[in-house]
Amino acid sequence: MDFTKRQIEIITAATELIGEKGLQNLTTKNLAAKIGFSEPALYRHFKNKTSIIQSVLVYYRLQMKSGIEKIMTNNDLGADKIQRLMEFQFNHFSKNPAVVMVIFSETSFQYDEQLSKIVLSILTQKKTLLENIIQLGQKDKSIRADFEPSQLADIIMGSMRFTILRWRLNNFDFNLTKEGDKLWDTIRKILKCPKK
Amino acid sequence: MDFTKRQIEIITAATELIGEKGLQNLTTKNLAAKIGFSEPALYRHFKNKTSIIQSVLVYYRLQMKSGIEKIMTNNDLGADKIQRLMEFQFNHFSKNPAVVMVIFSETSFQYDEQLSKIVLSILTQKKTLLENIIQLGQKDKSIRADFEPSQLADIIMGSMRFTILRWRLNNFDFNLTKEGDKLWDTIRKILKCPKK
DNA sequence: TTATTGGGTTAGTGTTTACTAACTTTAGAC
DNA sequence: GTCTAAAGTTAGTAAACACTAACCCAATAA
Repeated sequence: MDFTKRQIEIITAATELIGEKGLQNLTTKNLAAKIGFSEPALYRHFKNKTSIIQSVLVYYRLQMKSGIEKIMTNNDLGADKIQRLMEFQFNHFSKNPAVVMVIFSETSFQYDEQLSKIVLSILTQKKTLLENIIQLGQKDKSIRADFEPSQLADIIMGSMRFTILRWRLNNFDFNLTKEGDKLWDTIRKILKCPKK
Repeated sequence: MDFTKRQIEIITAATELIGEKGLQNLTTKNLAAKIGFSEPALYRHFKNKTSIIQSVLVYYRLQMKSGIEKIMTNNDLGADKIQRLMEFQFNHFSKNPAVVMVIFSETSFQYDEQLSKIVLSILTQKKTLLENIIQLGQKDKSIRADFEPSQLADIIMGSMRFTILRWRLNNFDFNLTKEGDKLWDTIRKILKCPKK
């Protein structure tokens, strides 16, 4: 799935619009205005609005994937990988608040089967990855082994998402990376082996 | 905030519509069709569409509150209260899948300040309650005391929400209460004191 | 008996939406 | 230098939207 420069411009503008006021702010009119083109110009680059939204999601999935793969390919312990993963995510959202809105628009995409498949794939992709890291950590003894990886993954992803949601509902006005560090501190304690 | 019978009918129908295909499925046309009335009849009971959505949220907050208050007023240990709270929530969503969509439509409400205030109040209400329970549990020694209540609350609420989100994205086709039990099992382990 | 009011109706309005038809300009290949 | 195609333009359209005007009717209270 390759995008042209113009397509990426449009995707970025669309992401910003969603970031500002949610999905219902993404109209062809607003989008055209933001880029500085006329509305019909959009249709030279995308066949319709759905395919723009779809591309926003796919583009995000791509960014995430490449960012995350770097973390996977070094030789850290499992627990350290999780720390890096959390840092990366919180940092990424901190710098791109607009993306947060996109990620939290799952319900808005529900009406379209194509879109909700992509959303599900993003989530599944991340969770599978996290489960793998956890298994790794359980082998290298940096993570206690008496938890199911799938359960831990739910807890880690869930608490991250919740922290980000709180950030958004509070109009982005606390320091997300700081809050992320605090969360990691707690999760680290949870992951550690219980034998004192 | 009292509702008439008709208003509750409309609120219920609106909830179902949102449950089926998200907020953008809630149009005056669909809503009227679902109730069996004409569109203008809606305006005899609500002044506009926003106030319908607002009532959906307020009505849900009311239901939640009364359900949760029962849990607070018995003499369980803190940890047991959390178990009951989780059971109640998962059970409630299990029986009312439509409500799930409403709860996960935060981003869609963002454009309206009134609505996002209500959403925030629902979330804050639940989190504060949970923090209180955790403090209680830390005093009665059923919950380990070396965690910040606020952090634990994030983790518990986040993982619950995430489980529910997964359920929805998978078209409600796994057993939510069972999955909730599994989650509780893990959380119980986390809450227990570490001294072997 | 009559007046009022709550709650329904039909018919319609202005606005916004995604999208198209048809034309023009620009840029590079030959 | 001309041809072609990509990528822009203006002007418009049908459909969907939230909402209103105006009317009707039945129950009830004076």
